[in-house]
Amino acid sequence: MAPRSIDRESDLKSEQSGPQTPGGEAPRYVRIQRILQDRIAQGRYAVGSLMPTEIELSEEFATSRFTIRSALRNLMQDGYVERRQGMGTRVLTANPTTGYYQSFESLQELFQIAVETYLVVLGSEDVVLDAEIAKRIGGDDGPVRAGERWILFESVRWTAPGGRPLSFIQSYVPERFRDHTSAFADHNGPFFDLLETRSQETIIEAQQEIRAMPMPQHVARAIGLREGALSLQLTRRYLTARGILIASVNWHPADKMIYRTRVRRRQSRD
Amino acid sequence: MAPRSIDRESDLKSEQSGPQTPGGEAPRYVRIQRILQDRIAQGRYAVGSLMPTEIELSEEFATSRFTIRSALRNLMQDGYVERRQGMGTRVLTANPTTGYYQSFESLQELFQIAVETYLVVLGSEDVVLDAEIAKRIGGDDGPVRAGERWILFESVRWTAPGGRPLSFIQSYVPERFRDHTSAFADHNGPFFDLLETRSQETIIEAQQEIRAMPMPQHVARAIGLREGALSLQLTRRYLTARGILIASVNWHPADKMIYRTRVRRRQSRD
DNA sequence: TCACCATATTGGTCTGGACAAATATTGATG
DNA sequence: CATCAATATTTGTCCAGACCAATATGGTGA
Repeated sequence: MAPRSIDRESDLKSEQSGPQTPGGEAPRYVRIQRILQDRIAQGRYAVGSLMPTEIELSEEFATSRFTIRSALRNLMQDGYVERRQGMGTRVLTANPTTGYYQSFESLQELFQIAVETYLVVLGSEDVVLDAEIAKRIGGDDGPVRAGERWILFESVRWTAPGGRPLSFIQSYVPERFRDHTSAFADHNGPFFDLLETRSQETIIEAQQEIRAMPMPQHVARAIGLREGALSLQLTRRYLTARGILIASVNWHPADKMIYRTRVRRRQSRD
Repeated sequence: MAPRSIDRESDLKSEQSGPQTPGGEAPRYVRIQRILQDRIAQGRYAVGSLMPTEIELSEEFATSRFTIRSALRNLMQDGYVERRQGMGTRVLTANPTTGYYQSFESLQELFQIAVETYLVVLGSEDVVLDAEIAKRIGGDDGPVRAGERWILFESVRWTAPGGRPLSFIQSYVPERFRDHTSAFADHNGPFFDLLETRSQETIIEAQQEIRAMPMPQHVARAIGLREGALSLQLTRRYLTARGILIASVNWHPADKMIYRTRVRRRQSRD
């Protein structure tokens, strides 16, 4: 059996008193958890080594195995240690990555696609990709090659029927989804949503690129702006296990669009 | 006390056998957890209502309170229920958010701040915020008011000493951190990092806004472009428990900057 | 030497019980 | 009717003990 850090000194005042005297502060398993955490931080329990066993710890802290297990369970959930039956409790790291995260219920939420808007499909055509468009659709190292045939939809999103134009959208769909595109004309929500449902392929990843650029002529004309007007361009790719489900390029008038992100530190539970 | 869903039917084969017969499959608390999960999904335990108490469940499943608690703890960790001492176990949702997520080790990673670049501080001055700047710094409903005094740093980030300019940066720092700003001039990394370390305040949230806009004259001049050149403007706010740690506004030449995001679907644990 | 098996170790599951602490309910009181 | 105190309810913490399942170890035999 692998060597094990042995430690018998007691950091916890023994508190001769009855079973659950809280000592005025945190419960016992929390205090023990903190002590163990400190020992890991100070290197007393080296990263990669095995910690004392539950029995040893319960003897050291003069407590039950139950209480030690509660402390160790929290350490495990916080990413400090790994526990394996028959093997023991191994120290993984002294600085568990808390990090930051951003999470969403849906991709609509992520991409801040307003639901209360109206989509008008201008038309669609088959296109053969040139090198630039292929790169735009597939990303820098994507699987999309120049010369492939894709279906291009162009549409405009409005605040309301007869309201203000919000954005111009080009959507590129692989040929294998041709049968599913008939529903695009009547659809108001984002196409990726419709396509994910109808194709039965689950989106596992989404990518987005944001650029500032002047609006090309035919884009500007479609939403009633002059050529070269300032725009925020959002390129999005939706990937399934089988490849790209759909890619879109959105132009927003610069003065009407702000893209917002908010991330929080992952809670570290103590 | 609030009404409580009562349920006495047993879904678990009673397995007369000894204490820990695993029955060939998952441990008992896992099977009970799944049953409870199903009941929530089927609406038998309505969202918003209280589940049966631990005692009731332990009677129904003919098991100990310990086992029920293990099952309920998992349900809580998965976001199905909320538990409060003295109140009970309340059903939160039947569809805990699987959703999408994006996570980072550090905020540098999130904001794609290149490490291999060089920062030159042009200067700093005390400023009294006007309404527009206050809103820019604090956000739409932020705690920052016009008339407050902040410290403004202006700097330029370069590819290399004597290389190409990458971006122009304005950093707004609250007056209470004045003592820590002396180190800004010699610092090459992002200021929020330095400030977080020195001020001992932990960043709990970061916000970012992306706009496309023409470059103001003095910004353009600082990085050698003509006034009105297209730029991608990134406004970032770093928040601690005590308020805003630092806010910055970054201007990037439009043709040199693409902001990329990638998110993955969250793995669903079961 | 290598493969295999018995054995010890160690965390995983579970019982049954006890008291503490937080919350809700009820009843008394003004 | 409103307020406060007493009481009941419910989850939180903790104990002592038991057996199970997974892993590591050491010895045995081919």
